[in-house]
Amino acid sequence: MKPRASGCCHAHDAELPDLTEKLRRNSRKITGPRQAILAAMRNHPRPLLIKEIHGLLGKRDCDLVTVYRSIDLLRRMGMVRRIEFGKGGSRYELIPEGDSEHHHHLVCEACGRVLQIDECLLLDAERIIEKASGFRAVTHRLEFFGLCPDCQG
Amino acid sequence: MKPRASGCCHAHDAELPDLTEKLRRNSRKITGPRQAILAAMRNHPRPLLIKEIHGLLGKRDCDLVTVYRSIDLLRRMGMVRRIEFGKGGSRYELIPEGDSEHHHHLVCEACGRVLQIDECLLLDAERIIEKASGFRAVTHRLEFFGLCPDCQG
DNA sequence: GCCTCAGATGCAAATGATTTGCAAAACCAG
DNA sequence: CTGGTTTTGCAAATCATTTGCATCTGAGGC
Ligand SMILES: [Mn+2]
Ligand SMILES: [Mn+2]
Ligand SMILES: [Zn+2]
Ligand SMILES: [Zn+2]
Repeated sequence: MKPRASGCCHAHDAELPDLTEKLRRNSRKITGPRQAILAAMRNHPRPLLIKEIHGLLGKRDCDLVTVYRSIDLLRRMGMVRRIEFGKGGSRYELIPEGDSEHHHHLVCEACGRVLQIDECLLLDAERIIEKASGFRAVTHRLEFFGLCPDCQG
Repeated sequence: MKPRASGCCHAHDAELPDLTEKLRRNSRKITGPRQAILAAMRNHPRPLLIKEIHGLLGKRDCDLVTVYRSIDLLRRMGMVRRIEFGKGGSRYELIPEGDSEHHHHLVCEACGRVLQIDECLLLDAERIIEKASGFRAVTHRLEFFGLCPDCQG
């Protein structure tokens, strides 16, 4: 379990979701806003607020509502995942192509810095909970919070 | 790790937070709405939405805004904790008197049923993450989601 | 019991995040 | 190119939560 700067490992383009192909396959259109949003998320690999994504776009690239709609489409197509830090709206991050793993985050409650925690200890827990409760398709949502070195004291 | 119906164990009154005393100690007033809210939460021991709490009160017991303000006071006084299921607003549940443990929940994504999971496997994880990241005062937020027996198939 | 006033409440309105309606604009298959 | 479908922008609606303010009330003190 080694936390690391969120998204510090720049995935190759090949590992990133192929917008064009996926859109075509669903008879959706390849548009400027969608490309710009994906590009912005590639360049800022950490969970971003809709407002932040919009801010990263050349202000006049597209409307805030279009960011909402595009992110939702990307999410339904499995290219983006939604993350909740519990304050100030949902956040979204890219899902690397062919990524079957998930990860968690360690968020500084003072400055908002985010580290990524790759190892998940809860897959066993999910199976155990399924057996004990009779639930199926059990998943989990887990985030860690604390004070980063710069924000202590 | 044995999930169980959320709040199925009715704590004795003695184990529940003592509103009167705690309010007095902070020079806050013992009012009808506050007593009614606490009573409603006692009778429905699971994470409730503000709207649900308000609904449980005799409609004209108090204003929705008062529920917000009262719950926030109770939370700041350590009698109530906030829980996020990620949809439709924050939820709140009573903290039994002298309770130093926390627990997690298993939520049915179809019907909303909630089981409580008493064991937490992440306290060690917090310590390990602190050592590995340099963060301090690390806490976590964890919920499980799935389909309860009645909602499968 | 009555006074007094900090603390509480109701109601209206403000905020902030997200969604929806709709007409105009952009894609792209043919 | 053209036509028809998908997208987008803009305004307005929704939802959850907060804030402002005038009015009300619980509870200590007389
Ligand atoms: Mn991440
Ligand atoms: Mn609970
Ligand atoms: Zn996990
Ligand atoms: Zn825990």
